Amino acid sequence: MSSLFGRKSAGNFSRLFCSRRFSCQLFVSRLSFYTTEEELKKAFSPFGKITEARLVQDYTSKHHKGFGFVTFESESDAQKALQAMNNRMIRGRLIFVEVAKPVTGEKRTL
DNA sequence: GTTGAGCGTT
Repeated sequence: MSSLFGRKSAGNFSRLFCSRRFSCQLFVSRLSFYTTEEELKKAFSPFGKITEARLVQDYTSKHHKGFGFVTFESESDAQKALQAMNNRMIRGRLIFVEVAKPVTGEKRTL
């Protein structure tokens, strides 16, 4: 008997997906002041699918504070990029990568 | 061409 469900699925979803937007976020600090979001995203792109990349800066003075956040689509890729890009050199400066802490005040619905 | 530990957002 031929199994109708015995075939391999082309779109394999074996990777872990994070919940909406409160996970898979990486905290990137000690960035060079000349580093942009595209450089950050471009540096973390080969490690996984990035859904969001932001550099924290003042919305009035336009001066960045030197750190940012990178959101990955899969949690496994986020931690893989963490270990891969931690203490890495960008723009001639060493950067720190850590797991971002959850946003306070936002609803965390699973 | 602007400072240096850090967990943030119009």
